[in-house]
Amino acid sequence: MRYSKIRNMEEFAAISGISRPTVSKYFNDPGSVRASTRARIEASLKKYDYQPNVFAMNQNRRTTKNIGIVVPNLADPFFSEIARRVELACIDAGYSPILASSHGRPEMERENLLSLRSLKPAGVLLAPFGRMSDEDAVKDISHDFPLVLFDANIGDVGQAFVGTDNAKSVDLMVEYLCRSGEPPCFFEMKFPSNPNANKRRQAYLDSMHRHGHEPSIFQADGKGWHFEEIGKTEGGRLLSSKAFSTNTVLCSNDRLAIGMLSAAYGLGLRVGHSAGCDIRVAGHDDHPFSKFTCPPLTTIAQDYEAIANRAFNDLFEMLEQGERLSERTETTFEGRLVMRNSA
Amino acid sequence: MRYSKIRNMEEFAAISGISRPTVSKYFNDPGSVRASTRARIEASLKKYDYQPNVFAMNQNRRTTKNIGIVVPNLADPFFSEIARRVELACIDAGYSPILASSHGRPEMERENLLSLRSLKPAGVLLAPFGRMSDEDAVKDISHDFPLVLFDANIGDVGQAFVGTDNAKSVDLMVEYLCRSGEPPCFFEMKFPSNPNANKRRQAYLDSMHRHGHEPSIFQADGKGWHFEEIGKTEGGRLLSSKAFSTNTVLCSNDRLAIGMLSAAYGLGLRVGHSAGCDIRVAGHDDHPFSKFTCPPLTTIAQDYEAIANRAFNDLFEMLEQGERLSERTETTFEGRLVMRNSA
DNA sequence: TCGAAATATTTACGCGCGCAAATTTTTAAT
DNA sequence: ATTAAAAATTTGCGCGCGTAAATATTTCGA
Repeated sequence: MRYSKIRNMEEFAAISGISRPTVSKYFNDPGSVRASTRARIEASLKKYDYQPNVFAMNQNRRTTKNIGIVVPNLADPFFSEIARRVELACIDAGYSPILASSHGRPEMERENLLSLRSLKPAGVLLAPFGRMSDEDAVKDISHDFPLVLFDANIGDVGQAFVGTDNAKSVDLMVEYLCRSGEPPCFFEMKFPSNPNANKRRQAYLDSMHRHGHEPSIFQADGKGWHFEEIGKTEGGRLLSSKAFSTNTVLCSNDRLAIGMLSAAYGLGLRVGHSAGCDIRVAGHDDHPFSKFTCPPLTTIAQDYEAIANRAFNDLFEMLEQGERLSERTETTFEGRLVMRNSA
Repeated sequence: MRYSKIRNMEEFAAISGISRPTVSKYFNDPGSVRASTRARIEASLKKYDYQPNVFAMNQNRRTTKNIGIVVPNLADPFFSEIARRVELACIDAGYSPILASSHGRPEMERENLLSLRSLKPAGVLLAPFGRMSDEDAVKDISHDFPLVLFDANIGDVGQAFVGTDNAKSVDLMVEYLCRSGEPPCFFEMKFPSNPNANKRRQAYLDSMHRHGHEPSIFQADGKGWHFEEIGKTEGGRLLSSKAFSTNTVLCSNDRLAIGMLSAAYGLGLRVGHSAGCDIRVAGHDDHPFSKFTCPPLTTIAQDYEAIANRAFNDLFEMLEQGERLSERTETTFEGRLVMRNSA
């Protein structure tokens, strides 16, 4: 009975010997009907595979079960990984995630938010570009729907933010590097596409001062999301001209570090902390590929799982209560030092 | 006038001095109304930022402007890259792409297809798991909506298939490797998660015979999508036990190759084609990361752009004509040999 | 200038379901 | 067995728009 002739809830209710409003209740919340009726509905559901019309459901409904998830760039494995976990959290809670990538273009973030609006989402989970984001667009969304930011924060927009404590994580890394060798230089992009970069720079400065070392920052030209390319080109330039003031480089993120490792390899430099090595390279994020670089990359692991779950839960609370959080919350998780062979 | 009080098309039509059906026509196809009316509508659209209710639109409509895009795993940069291009092709043509990743789980592909159905898509673009896919689910979709497969083919399901010509691309690589050094061994997974793997193995066998060499295949245990991990572990085992019969390894895909490069590095083996190197490693796909491996990976580049555009166009034709293609088409593009330093 | 063709309007119905109020039935507690 | 509470049913309206047919209006060529 795969191709059932059931055309609508009316018919399905009739053939199941149950009233339509009750069936409607069932689909809105299976737990809201008596166990015996639920059983009858589900039995009949197996015989005739009917499913309600989503558009008809959502049209006249106060709130849908849709949750918008917007990330700046799915081509970046960091976001692909965290988006995956957020998505699964939504599904587990019975919501329909709608994933949208802005493909690295802030104006597309705006478009994504606009078209999300027309889907009347129950709530929105947004990893914004940061100051590249169209703040008005984000505020508009936040005005109409519960909004939780993750990864990157924007002032006081949205009802909650969830991310990583850059200050602590960078300090963790700086402390380790200083303890185990020469103090690190800091390598980043001149015009970073992510606000965490600025926090990490500041954290580096603070941490270096705290440890009594002179900080030394190197900024690569180049814009966009080709971090590895930039890390390779600009990092390679710095390496070959021996511009770094110490033999240790802390990169603002793993993707830059991956590029730099590639450049170092090309220059015949030996990367690592063992005897005979020319340079140490460290990153931040524990990018999915960092285990497989040559040498494997020492980095700070972000707690993907915790961030994703917490972001969803913050949103979920609002959905359950039917109201915004009483005050904006900011949650940051601590990074974890992952020691591999690159530093 | 950001927060307009326009509640529906009725109000918008009234305030614009135009009848509702005409406004409706405009939203369905702006070109279907007289230029002067179009101008009036668009002028009024700027004053009161009204947009029609998507659910009400789609509910009573024969076909929506939604296009479902389903890929097996967005965490794999190959799919993230090709999905991105498909998505953009849809947007450019005025459709609303709805991207869903099956996160490496075939049963989730089935769920994705099921929930897609409820969105009444105009058509579906599917990169299937292959024989891991629930063929019935795919056929069901294809029964109700125009369906184009890409990357991986399934028998005669759907109205079109678009992918890469594995036979040619592998032959290209084998020919190059034989010409420039020892003939390649073939390294792959015992239970590949993608049907292209089988075609590549066969292509390797054919090609080796054609060139008069004895083929030699090595299959790694391990399932799932952690290709780099498997490549590193199993590839490393083979390398350290000197199991490969020649000094050249052709990997079934770049992700395996990346793992193997990592293993080789760990073992202190020098990878490349120059004098003093211990082994050559090549891959397939031109994974976004392959430029940055150590050494950079010699591989076959798939024509992402061509595949994505062709897949969309095949679907688009059906949408325009309002009927299925007269007969199923299979389009394959040739891969391009990308010579870097690993082989 | 006139008439046919193109376009716009009016009118009216229906899509499939949410939702609320009033009523009836079932369940569970006394 | 009685009764109150819980759950199901009946009834009926409305959401915002698609769409079709009939009618009115505009446009444009001859």
